[in-house]
Amino acid sequence: MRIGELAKLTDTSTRALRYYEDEGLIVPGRMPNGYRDYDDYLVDRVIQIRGLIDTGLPTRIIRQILPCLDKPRTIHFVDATPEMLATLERERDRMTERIDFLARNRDAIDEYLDAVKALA
DNA sequence: CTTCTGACA
DNA sequence: TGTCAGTA
Repeated sequence: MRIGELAKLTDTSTRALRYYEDEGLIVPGRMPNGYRDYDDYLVDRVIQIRGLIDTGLPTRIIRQILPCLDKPRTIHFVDATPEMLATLERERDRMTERIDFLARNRDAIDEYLDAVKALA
């Protein structure tokens, strides 16, 4: 599929899609007319990349750990270097911190909402 | 009409 | 990241 369709399917701008390519996160093919050609499996991959970015992960890290996340059950355990495991653990912990941070703000908003509703 | 690359009053 | 230009 062309970039426009993938953009719609993943709710991503074509600008971002080309950016991900520059960062080495995805590798689309090329059609005879020069247009980028994306395989269907890239829909899920782009969605996952967006999730990782929302998490706050820099594209450099995503590029490094994406192959592991692709198929955790296959031969990737073999080439799992200690450095890789270290970054994965570090990023997992950062995610946990972020989740806690988000949870606090959610609770604060929740309390505010309850207070307002109590008056109304 | 859609996409491409490069660039930023 | 948006967006405009000038093409293919």
